[in-house]
Amino acid sequence: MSSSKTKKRVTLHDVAAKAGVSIATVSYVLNNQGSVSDDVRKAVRRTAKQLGYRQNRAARAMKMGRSSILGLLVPNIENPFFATVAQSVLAESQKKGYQIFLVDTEGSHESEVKAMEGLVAQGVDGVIVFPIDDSELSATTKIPVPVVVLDSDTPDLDLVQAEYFEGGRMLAEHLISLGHKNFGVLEGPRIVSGVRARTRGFAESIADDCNIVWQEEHAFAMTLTDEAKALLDSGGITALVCGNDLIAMAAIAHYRDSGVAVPENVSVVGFDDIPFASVITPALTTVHMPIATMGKEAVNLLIRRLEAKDAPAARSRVVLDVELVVRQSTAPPDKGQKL
Amino acid sequence: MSSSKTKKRVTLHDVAAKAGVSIATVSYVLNNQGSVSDDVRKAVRRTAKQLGYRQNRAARAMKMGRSSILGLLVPNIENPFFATVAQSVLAESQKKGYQIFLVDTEGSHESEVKAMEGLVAQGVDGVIVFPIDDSELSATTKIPVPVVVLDSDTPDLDLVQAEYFEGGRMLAEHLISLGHKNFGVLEGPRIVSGVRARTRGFAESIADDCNIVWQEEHAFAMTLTDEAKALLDSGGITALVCGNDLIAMAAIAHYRDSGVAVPENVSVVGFDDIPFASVITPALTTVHMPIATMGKEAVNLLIRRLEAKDAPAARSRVVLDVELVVRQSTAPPDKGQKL
DNA sequence: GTACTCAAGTGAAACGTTTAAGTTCAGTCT
DNA sequence: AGACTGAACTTAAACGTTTCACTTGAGTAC
Repeated sequence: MSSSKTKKRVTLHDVAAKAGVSIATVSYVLNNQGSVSDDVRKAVRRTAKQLGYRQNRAARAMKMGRSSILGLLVPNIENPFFATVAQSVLAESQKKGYQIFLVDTEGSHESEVKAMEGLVAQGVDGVIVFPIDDSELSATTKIPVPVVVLDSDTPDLDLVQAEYFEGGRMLAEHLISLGHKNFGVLEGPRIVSGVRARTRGFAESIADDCNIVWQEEHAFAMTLTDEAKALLDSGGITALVCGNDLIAMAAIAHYRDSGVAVPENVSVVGFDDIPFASVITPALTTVHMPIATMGKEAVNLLIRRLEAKDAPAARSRVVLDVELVVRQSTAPPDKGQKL
Repeated sequence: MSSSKTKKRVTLHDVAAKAGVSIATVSYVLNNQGSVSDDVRKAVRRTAKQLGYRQNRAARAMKMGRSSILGLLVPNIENPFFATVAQSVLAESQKKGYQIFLVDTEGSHESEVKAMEGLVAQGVDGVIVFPIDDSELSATTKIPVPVVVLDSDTPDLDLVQAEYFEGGRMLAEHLISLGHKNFGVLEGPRIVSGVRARTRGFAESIADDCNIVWQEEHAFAMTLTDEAKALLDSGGITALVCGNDLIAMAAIAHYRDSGVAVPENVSVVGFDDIPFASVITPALTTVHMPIATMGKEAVNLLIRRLEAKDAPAARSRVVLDVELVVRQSTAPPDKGQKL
C-alpha cells in the first residue's frame, strides 16, 4: 500500500533510466565487475536501493546457463538422520549462495529417477542424492549435471560416505566384549549399499563361537512388520543389532510391550546416533555418524566441481570416521536371561 | 557417453528444425495449446522425445513471470514436527507441479526475513512460512508474492492453524480428571503465537483449586537449559505440561537420570504427537496435531491464491481439530509422590 | 464467383539479464 | 604534433521461451 502502486517489478532498465546510465553499467555495478568510476558506482547503487531493485534470477539463470540452485534428494525427510543432513546441506549452501530444491523420494526408486529428471528440467546446477538403489544409479549418470552421492558406493561419481564397515565391526567388538554370543540382526533395506556394509562389518567381525541366529531385512521405519515382531518374540538371542536407530527404537518399544527388559534380557544397538538416541529410555548404544559433516562435505564437493566445470578433475571420495557410543541399551547377557 | 556428445541443451529450435515446423508450433504442442493438427502434434512429440528435449524452466519462468516454485520456511527441520509438515508440503506440491525451496531459518527472525527476501529474489511464486515472530510478520506483508502462514496468527494473511487453545484445555481436563492440582509448565518460545494459545488454553481451564507452581519459557529443543533442570528438580508438582513433545522427551530423560519415575512420581504431557511420542518409554500422552494435513492445506491455499491471482479473494483461514492422545506418561498423582 | 469463416501454422516481438565488442576522450610518450 | 594507451561507458546481440498478430488455403454460404 506504499508509494509503489505499480505491480511491475523494477528492472535494470528502470534503474538505468533513473540513474542516467546504460543498463550495462548498472549490471556491471551490481555484479561488481567492469570498470566504472566510484561516483557512478555509488549513484547506481543508491538508485537501485531507492527503487527497490531485485535481480530477476530467472533471467539471469537463462542468460548465464546456471541457476545457483542445487537439488537434494532424500528418501525420507521424516527420518531424523536425513533431516539433520538436510539441515547441514541447507546451511552450507545458503552460506555459499545456493538455494536448495528439496525432494522427498519416499523410498521409491522410481520417484527418485523422476525427481532427478524434474530437477534437471528445473535447471539445477547440481544434485546431491541419497540413492535408494545405487546399482541403478549409474543409469542416472546420463544426467547432465554434477552429482554427489551420499551414503552409497557408486563407481564413477563423487561421493561422501562413512566407515560403515568399521561401524559394524565396532558393534561386534562391543557386544562380544560384553559376552554376547547369539545375535539377531534387523538390518535396513539391503538395496542400500551402506546397509550391506554395516551388516558385513558386523558379520565378519564376530568370533567363531558366535552366531547370527536370524537376520531380517526391514525398512528404516518405526512401525515393525509382523515378521520382525515374530522374530523378536522368538527369543534365542541376547543381543539385537539394528540397521539404524529408528528400527532400534521400534524394537525397544516392542520389547517393552512384550515385557522383555532392555538391556537386562536383551541388548539392543542402533546405527546413526540421531539426537533421540540419547534421550530415549534406555538411552541407545549406537554408532555415531558425523551427520552434519556429511551434508557440509557434500555441498563443498559439489560446488568445487561446479566452479571447476571445465577441468574434469578426478572423482573425489570423502570417507568420514564413525564412533561407538555406549549408552544404556547394552549390558552383559548374564543378568538373567528370560527367553 | 552416448551419441549425444554435444554439451548443448536441446532447445525448441532444434526440435522445430528437425520436425520441419516453426518453434511456435513446437511450443504450442508441448504446452497442449493452440490449434495444431494431430499429425503434426504426434510428429513434434516424437522428435522432441527422440532428441531428448527438456524445457528450459528458467527461460519459461522469465517469459511467463512465474516460476512454479514455492518457498517453505521452517524454524528447524530437525524438529520432527516440521519435518513431517515439510514432507506433506513436498508431496502435495510435487503432485501439483511445483518445486519447493526449503529454507531452515534456524530459529532466528533475522534470517527469516533475509530468507524471505532471498526467496522472492529467486522468483518464487509464493511462500509458506512458520513464523518465528509473527508480530513482525506484517512487516513482511510488503513482499510481493502470496504468503500462507502456518501455525500462527497474522491479521491479514491466509493461514492454517490448529486448535491450540482447545488442545491446552484438553490437557488440563485430562490431568485434572486424574486428580492433579499442582502443575509445572515448560512452554515453548512465547514469541510464537501458537505457543501462547496452548498455554492460555491450559491456564484458563484449570480448576480454582489448582495452580501453576512455576512456568518457564524454553526453546523447542531436547537439551534443557540449567534453569529448566533446576525447576524440574525443585519438585512441588505432580504434573508437567510441556510446550511440545521434544521438550517433554527431554524432561522425561532428565527425570529418569534424577531417579524420578514417570508417571508414578510425576505425569508429563507434550504437544504435537510426533512419531516418536508413541515409541519412547513411557509412551507420551500428548495432543495430536494433524501435521500432514497442515502442509497439504497450506499448499492448496497457496496455489488457489496463485491461480486466482487477479480476484483478490478474502483471506482464508483453515483451522484444524486436535485430539488428546492418552498414553503412559500420565497417571493419578497418588501412586506415591516422591518429591 | 464472391465473400465469408475457420483451422493450421508462421513470424517476430517481447521477457530481463550478461558481456563481447565498440566508442569516446583525456592523458602520456616520443 | 602525432600516435598510442587505458579508463569509463555504451551498443547490441544473445539466452530459450511464450504468444499476439498475421498469413495461407480450404471449405462453405449465398
